[in-house]
Amino acid sequence: MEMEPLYTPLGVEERWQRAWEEEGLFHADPEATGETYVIAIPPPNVTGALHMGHALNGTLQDSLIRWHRMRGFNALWQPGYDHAGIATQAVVEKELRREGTSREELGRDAFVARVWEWLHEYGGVIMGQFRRLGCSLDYERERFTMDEAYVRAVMRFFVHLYERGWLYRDNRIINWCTDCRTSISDLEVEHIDVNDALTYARYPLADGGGAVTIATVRPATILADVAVAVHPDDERYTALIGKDVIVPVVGRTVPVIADERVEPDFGTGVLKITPGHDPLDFEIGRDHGLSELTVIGFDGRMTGDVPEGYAGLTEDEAAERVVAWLKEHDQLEKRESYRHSVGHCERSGTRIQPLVSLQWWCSMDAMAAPAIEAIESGRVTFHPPVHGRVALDWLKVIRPWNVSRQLWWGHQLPIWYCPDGHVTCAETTPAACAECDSGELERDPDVLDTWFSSALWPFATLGWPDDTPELRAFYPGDVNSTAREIIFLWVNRMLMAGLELLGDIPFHDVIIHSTVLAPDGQRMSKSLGNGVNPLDVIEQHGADATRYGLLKMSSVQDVKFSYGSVEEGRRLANKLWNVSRLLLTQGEGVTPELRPRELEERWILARIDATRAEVEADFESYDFAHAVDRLYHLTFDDFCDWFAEAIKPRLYAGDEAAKATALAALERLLALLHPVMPHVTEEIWSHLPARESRLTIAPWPGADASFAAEADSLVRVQEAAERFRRSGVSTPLEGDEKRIFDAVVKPERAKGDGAGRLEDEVARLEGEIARGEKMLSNERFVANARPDVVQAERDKLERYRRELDSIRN
RNA sequence: GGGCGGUUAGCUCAGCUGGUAGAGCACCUGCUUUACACGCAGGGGGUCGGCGGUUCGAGCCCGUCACCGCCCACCA
Repeated sequence: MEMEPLYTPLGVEERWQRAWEEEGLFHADPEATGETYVIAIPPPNVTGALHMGHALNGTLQDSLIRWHRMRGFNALWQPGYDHAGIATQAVVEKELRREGTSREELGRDAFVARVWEWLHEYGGVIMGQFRRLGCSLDYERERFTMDEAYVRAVMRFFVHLYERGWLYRDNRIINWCTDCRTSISDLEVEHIDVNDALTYARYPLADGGGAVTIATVRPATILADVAVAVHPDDERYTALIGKDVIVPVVGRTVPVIADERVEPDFGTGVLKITPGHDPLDFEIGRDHGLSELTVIGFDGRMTGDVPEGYAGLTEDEAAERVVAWLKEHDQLEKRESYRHSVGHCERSGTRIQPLVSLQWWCSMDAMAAPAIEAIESGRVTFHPPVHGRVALDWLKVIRPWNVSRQLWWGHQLPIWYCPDGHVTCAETTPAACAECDSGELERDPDVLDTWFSSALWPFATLGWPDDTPELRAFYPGDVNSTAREIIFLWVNRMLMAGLELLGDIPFHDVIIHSTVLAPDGQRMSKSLGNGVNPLDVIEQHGADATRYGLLKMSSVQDVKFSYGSVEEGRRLANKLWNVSRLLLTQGEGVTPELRPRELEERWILARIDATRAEVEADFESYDFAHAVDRLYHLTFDDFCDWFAEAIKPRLYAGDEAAKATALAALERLLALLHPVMPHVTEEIWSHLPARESRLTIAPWPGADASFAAEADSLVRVQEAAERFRRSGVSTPLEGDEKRIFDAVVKPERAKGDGAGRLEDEVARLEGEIARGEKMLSNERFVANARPDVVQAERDKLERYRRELDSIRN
């Protein structure tokens, strides 16, 4: 046998990854028999590389897929990529900048061609990294959200929504990122605490009767003020309502209005109203019919109708100038430091510039209703459930979705305008305006939010809107496993899109996996340099160990990345490897076959079956950490330390039945471990005699209750061994029990010094007895505790007394 | 500002419907002639974040406080 004592995953793993794929074992055939089991992978960013979150989620999904495949399901794990509009465009633009040019210089068509070029060269590496992790994705079915067929699906979705009347164009305030040069949705805005200055400025009353003081953190926007507002019940200011004030710097006369959204307790209780540059002001402005002045442009610089010297300044420069003006005119009451939460673009980190802009919006209420029903009825279940409640809360107060982005990379809106301003929405380029028949059509330059196309992922990958065998066979799917931060962005929208377009939920279970933090407990980040690259971990410890470790540390909450867990997985792989060496070497030429004759054989088969049932329950409830923990202890404690030790004498004596049974038991153990550690188990499997087929497609061990009664049959021997090792006291054993005891317990391995051991044991038992007696002499305990609990105490006390007697005699 | 989660051995974490606190690592002790020293056996180590309550009995239930983290949010 060419198996080395130290298992080295490197090489072995890559070999099996290639073999499985070449043999087509991951390919799901829509015509195949068997119940389907479908997971669509959260499509990674096409420019991205494997990070720890991908690795955890990949492992978790692969374990489920492999488990179901072994159980005979027609299992499809759908791979593919997301075009990730902003991120991808940013990467290529950065490259252009390095070359001293820009996308504007290139022009739209050339730029898009350039992005494709870039992707062909550098993009799409992550599926190869998922292969390295051992993921059994159906790689032949790789899809990309920019595939021609997928684009058709996106166009169909848009036209569908347009025809429903849910898509509309409106000039509203949006989150503008001056760095990405596009609007972004509320969900892509991250609120971060920043230190600002709160500026108190006096606005003189137009009638000369004094002034009101407002507080603002953005003095530059004073130039766009169109009103000043107070709370209608704020008695300090009721007399002012309806009067006019004069806006500093620009000298504009604006009214004092009353609105309940003004917070009397903040600042002075007077709010300046700038509908063009603040979301709340925008709402108030619309309700009061105020004009929406703009003084900050899409580049973040002062623009439009501003006083001499302001045009072209940054907002901060303009703010300084405004404050200087206030000071000079004695209208600056004070400035104080102020810490508050401000929206930032989560991608670029730039402070969001709220701007009024003409954008496409999608009204979501009608689509949200069925999704709400699906979650409330339990047809869709979140794991852990808390995320379902959060998802529900969001759906119930859903707001219109700004779907247009001012980018070039993505799905261009299927919207055309004619010179008369008519709008035509069509899946393909129309010949003429739908309303006036004009042939001079101009397409809307904007592209769709990336998440607009992601919403279709579970069925556009299967060929929708065409009626394909894949769509018929594999929709609806079963599970979606996702990071917490994209529940709203992605999961909820898939639910809504699936229900709207196909009338059914895309999956019935949503797993929200842990966030993997750096070992120091902070988020992994490039700037902190505390990231752990899963590929490095795989190179060092193997994919199986990495998978085991990730599942072991997975939890319902955030987890710190733990090398210890990976190490544990590595030791498990090595242990399995070595016990297999023993059995394969001893069992050379023997066909694996269950011929259990002895106690320990019936016992290990019972233990394997019991663990099978527990692991199944763990997988069913997506409790991966407990599943791998059970497998670890089954392998180390039960299989290696007890079973293998117990049968050794019989193996060495050439007992054929023992060898055949041990190999058959090993087969079952390998099968149970395979979903978690596919490589080492497949490798060992291939060494089994006359092995033609792959473990990957071998059947999952069926329930086998034939030895269930034996599950506890070794307990007496184990207790005797523990007692002997601890105290040196032998328990009288006979027959099988004595044989196993002698095989497993080596007297020379017992603890040293006999007298000391006995004294310790006596003290321990006396302590236990004292505790038991005290408890049982408590009348209230005996009267109130559950009878079985009281009885258990009595039994234990009895046992301790017997053991103490046997030592003393 | 609202909501959610966490705080258990030196480290990373389990602890089910309340019934004598567990695992892995690390540490200590003892064990190599034929699976594995990446091993086997044993051991030390915890007032379960603080305080109060319910209960015969609380890591677990209730209240409160303190940190840590996450999500949501239009107090300028």
